[in-house]
Amino acid sequence: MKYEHLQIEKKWQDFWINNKTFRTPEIDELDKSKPKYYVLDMLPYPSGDGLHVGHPEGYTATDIISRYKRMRGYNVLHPMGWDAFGLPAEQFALKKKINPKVGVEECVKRFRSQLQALGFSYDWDREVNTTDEEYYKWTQWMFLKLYNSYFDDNVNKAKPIEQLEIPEGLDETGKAKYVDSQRLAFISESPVNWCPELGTVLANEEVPEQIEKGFTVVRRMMKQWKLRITKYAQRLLDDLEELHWPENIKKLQYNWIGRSDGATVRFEIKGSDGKNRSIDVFTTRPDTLFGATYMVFAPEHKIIPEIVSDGQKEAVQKYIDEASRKSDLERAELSKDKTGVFTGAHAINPASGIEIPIFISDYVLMSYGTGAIMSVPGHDERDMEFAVKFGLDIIPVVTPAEYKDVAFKKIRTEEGEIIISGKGLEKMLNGEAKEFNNYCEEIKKGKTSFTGEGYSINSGFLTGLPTAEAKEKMIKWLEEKGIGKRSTNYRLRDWLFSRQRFWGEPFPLVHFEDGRIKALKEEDLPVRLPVVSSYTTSKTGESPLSLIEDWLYTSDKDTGEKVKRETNTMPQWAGSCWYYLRYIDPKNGEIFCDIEKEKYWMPVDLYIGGSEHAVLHLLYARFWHKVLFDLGYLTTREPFNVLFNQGMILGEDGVKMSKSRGNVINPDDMIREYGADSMRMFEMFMGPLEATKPWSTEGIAGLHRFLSRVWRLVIDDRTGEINSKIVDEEPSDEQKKMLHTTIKKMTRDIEDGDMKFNTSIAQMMIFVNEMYKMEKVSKEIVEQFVLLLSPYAPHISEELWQRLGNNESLAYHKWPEYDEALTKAEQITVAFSVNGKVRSKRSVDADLSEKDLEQLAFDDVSVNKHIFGKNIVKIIVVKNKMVNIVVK
RNA sequence: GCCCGAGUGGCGGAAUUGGUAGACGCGCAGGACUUAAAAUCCUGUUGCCUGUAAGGGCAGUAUCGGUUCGAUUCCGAUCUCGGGCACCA
Repeated sequence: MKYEHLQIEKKWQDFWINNKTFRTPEIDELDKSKPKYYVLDMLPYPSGDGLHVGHPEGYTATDIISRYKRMRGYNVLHPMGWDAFGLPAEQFALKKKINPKVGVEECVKRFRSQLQALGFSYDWDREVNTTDEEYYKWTQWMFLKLYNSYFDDNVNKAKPIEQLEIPEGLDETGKAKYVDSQRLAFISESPVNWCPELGTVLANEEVPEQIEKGFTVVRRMMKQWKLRITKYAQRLLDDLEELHWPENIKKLQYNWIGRSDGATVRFEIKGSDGKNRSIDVFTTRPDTLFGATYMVFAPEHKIIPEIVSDGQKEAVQKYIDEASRKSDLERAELSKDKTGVFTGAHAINPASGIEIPIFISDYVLMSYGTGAIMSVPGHDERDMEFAVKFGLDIIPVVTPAEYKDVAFKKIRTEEGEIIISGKGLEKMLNGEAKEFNNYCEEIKKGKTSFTGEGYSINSGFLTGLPTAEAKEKMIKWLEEKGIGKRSTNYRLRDWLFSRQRFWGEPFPLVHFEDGRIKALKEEDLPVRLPVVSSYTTSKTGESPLSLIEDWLYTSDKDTGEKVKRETNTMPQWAGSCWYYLRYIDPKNGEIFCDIEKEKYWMPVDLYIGGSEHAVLHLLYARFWHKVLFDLGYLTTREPFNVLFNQGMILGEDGVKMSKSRGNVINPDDMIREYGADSMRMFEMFMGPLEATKPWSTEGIAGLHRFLSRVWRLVIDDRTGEINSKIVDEEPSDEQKKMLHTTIKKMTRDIEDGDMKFNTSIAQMMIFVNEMYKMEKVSKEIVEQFVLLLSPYAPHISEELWQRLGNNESLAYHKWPEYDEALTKAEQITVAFSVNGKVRSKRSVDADLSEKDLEQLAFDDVSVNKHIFGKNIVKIIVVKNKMVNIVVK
């Protein structure tokens, strides 16, 4: 009987499902003496196109690890589920005029059967779907937790809102307002990325993707729900340290959070009305304060109307109007050419005391820092560009270290040591400081700006100090004078959490007619989506839910008042923020996850997925996890201990797979033709898991050939019986050595965590090639090999295991152990080289002494040829490796 | 512009982290089996030069330079490609 992959794979897939082979027992049934291992895949979005070849890559890797860990005696949790809310399902539904639920159900069915056809060892009893009411009930519950919590800056953690201390002297509305301003989930009028074609706002993170798809994104002010992730910026940064994640992903998150250290500085403003005002700015270079020659405010800054002079009113208003129409993208695209308008107002530089003009310009962002900056054109490229365009003063206040000796001088006087710089020094040096003077001239003329660190010049009490010290001294000075302080800023913004879509989790909130908002109680959950056969978009920017009046209006449970439901829905990220917790306790009706179970299984020991989630999903999930931890629902601070990113699989032409290119490979075809085992093996054999690599259909055929060779090694093709060369005898030394070498290589490859399964497969191929050369092969050896193969190609392994006379599934059979002594070769090839060039090789006994090796090298004919008539300078002998003779 | 990552045969990739470059697979070439083909099995396969042959020589891991007895591996500079961020003060 030939290797019939279709038949064999179906047989074992049915077996595993019917016997619930991979069911992970409930916590009380578990053997707690065994270690636990939680292997997680990033849950897929079940798209209409079905699985693509990229999915099985990561899933095969986690499946290999899961199967290996089971054989190693671990309690393994390896679940799968569906992230099914979101745009694609919704748009499909709108086009087909159906409820998205219908489409999703079909996609899930297809995905599930495709995954089962690959023989993945998921515990299907724990399957979750983010769009199930019983699931999103808890997503809503978590939103309520966020809504009903605040962040206590003193202890740096979230607390229930009841514990919030409310400032005295507020009336009821004032109190309510204050509480609302502290919630982790809050509503705010803010500029959003509005996409007219999709009829929704997008998170900053989602913008590039939609623009790539050809949609337009513009800025628009809207009332939006946000989550206060910025409060967690520092903890998200700090805890990154302890995670075993790829360095590049850590770096990506690090940059995304974007911590900047510096100071806030208060500037007094001389408004045209003569009133006293002041404004804070943030700077990372307080040491350059003496060089601040003008200020720039973001066009959206609230103070502008107060300070603008009558003469400039019109021009300023015009500029503000124009800026408000531009999207962030347009603002960035037009960045090459700086624009701006003088407000007519001035501020006082607190260090130099000089009066400086205030401008507005859209290169200053309202959403970062205080929305206003001090401009130091000499030492910031953007400020320089602006200063040149508007003819503003430029003062060099930092010199590169190379001019240190001529930029300032310490002079002893009767009063002690003083430092001089600037004009006086120039004269004193009498032309000696030519290069330094050139540098200053270049800056003053606006030809260049120096943004690096160096030494302060022209800076009063800072002059002569290196940048780091100057920063410190300035901060101290500001704090003493009470006009500034040390401060930190993050690039991370609060998470825009609402979408004007139908297909998402409804917010558990209602609005009263007077504008009050009320959060529902836990027992009111879930707030179900309306059951409609189809629906349309509103075109106004509101969610389609706003048109479904039966659903929209309801009455308040307590007062019976007529209320309107919140019509926004949550973004797709919401459901995937906590799914890994639901797997642990998927049927629990009391709580999203029992804390005892969480304590046992968390954190995730291995998490594999694509790097496209490096900053979004992985940051959001960490944030939610920390909130739940703070509120006492979890025992772990971080969810994912080890993370690994699989690389992308490109088309056979080496380019990203896409329908338009026609280079998409359908996994179904591959499984039919070559089998799931071949598919799994090939995807692991292509190269290291993290590498981006092109698909090769000839390659998968090669792996099918290998599995056929394995099959024929054990089974006689014609009779279907065990091959006559498999004998029930003690294995030969040669066979033992091959087997133990293979066990060693494969065990190490898995244990080291590098996910380089390609070399393990190569080792299996070497093993099989060797066995083919032998006339007889011990059955014991073959059985051990089948166990080694089983995590990679489980179907053929189970089949061969059974045919070799084993009644039980090998899924929980002990992983083979290796004997180090048996992996050692008796004969080793050593190289003899002269001056580093290999001249000869020779097989010698292993562990031969260095002296003997040296002697053998000198006996060698080729070596002699190359050292003849030369002086021997040095001899290097490396045991079991080589001898190098250095001659002159 | 800034931050990551990577450059090794015709192709995917190995190389115990400073010690025999090219494991394993694909492709290709040759042979065996076959009436023939497929399948299968075996052999060869970095390039150039040289030899009838066994063999021998030279070059070679993006480029240039350095450290070293010895460098794909370490250091410096450059180039190319991929990914991320992008007026964040």
